[in-house]
Amino acid sequence: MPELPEVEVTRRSFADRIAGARVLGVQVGKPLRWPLGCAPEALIGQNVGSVTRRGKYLLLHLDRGLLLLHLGMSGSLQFAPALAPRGVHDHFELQTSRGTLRLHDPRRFGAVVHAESLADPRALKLLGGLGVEPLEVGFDPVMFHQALQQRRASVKQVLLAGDIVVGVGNIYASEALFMAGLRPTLRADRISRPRAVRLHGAIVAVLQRALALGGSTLRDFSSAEGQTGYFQLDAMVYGREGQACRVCATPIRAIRQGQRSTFFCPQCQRS
DNA sequence: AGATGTCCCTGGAAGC
DNA sequence: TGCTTCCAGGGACATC
Repeated sequence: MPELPEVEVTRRSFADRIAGARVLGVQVGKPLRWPLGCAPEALIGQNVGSVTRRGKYLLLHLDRGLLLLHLGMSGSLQFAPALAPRGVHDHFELQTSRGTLRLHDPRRFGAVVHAESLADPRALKLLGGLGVEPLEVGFDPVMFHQALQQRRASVKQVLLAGDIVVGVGNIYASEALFMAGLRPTLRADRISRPRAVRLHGAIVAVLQRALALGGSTLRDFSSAEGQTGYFQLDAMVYGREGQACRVCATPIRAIRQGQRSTFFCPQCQRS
């Protein structure tokens, strides 16, 4: 499922190619998570500028306003001069002078939302509560520790909440906690500063590594060019219940936290 | 206000 | 074989 690395890989795969394109047509399939928020025809004739990312949202900057794209858990984007005819799971399509951008999303947890600007209430609702970007300088170890001190929920759930740091989804939360040697059930406010610093480093390292490898293909991820990622070859704990820990050979355990599966090594993650 | 539970959706796997 | 049930998960929202 697309987490920050996958979304960033997707962005990089088409941002330069779509920049400067003019919107020629819009096709809409079944409803996605939220309504588009404008008439599809209102987008026609506008030019696409830059494509940026905030957390797991892609921001397509247009002449007037922007499109917020979210891939949900099963979404992927394609961008090519010519695409095959739309399939049953292709729910949004932006036809431009440089090619067609298409959202393929079988489970329809994804979204395409139009906002007039970043100050638009619709944009603020989606982006306003997001935490800092983990791969930017604003993600500071000491501030991270201070933020964790304010929270009594388990560290895994605090990471997933995304209001301290964005982009860490279910896969990379388990992986980062393994790398940091921390038990996922540990209360966030009980994490010492050295451990918080370690977790900070682990989050950055896990995300950067996944990004360098082209994202995860644990489900059905591929970039807008159709390239698949390789992170799955690398997972230390995610999806490995009962298998031997790659470090100490102890069987990996699976638990549920907040309706989500969590994987950890009971030996390597003792604190 | 922070923590927790619910819901949205479909395809694939598991169970009977 | 063919049905039903369960599960995956991001994140807004409701509830405590």
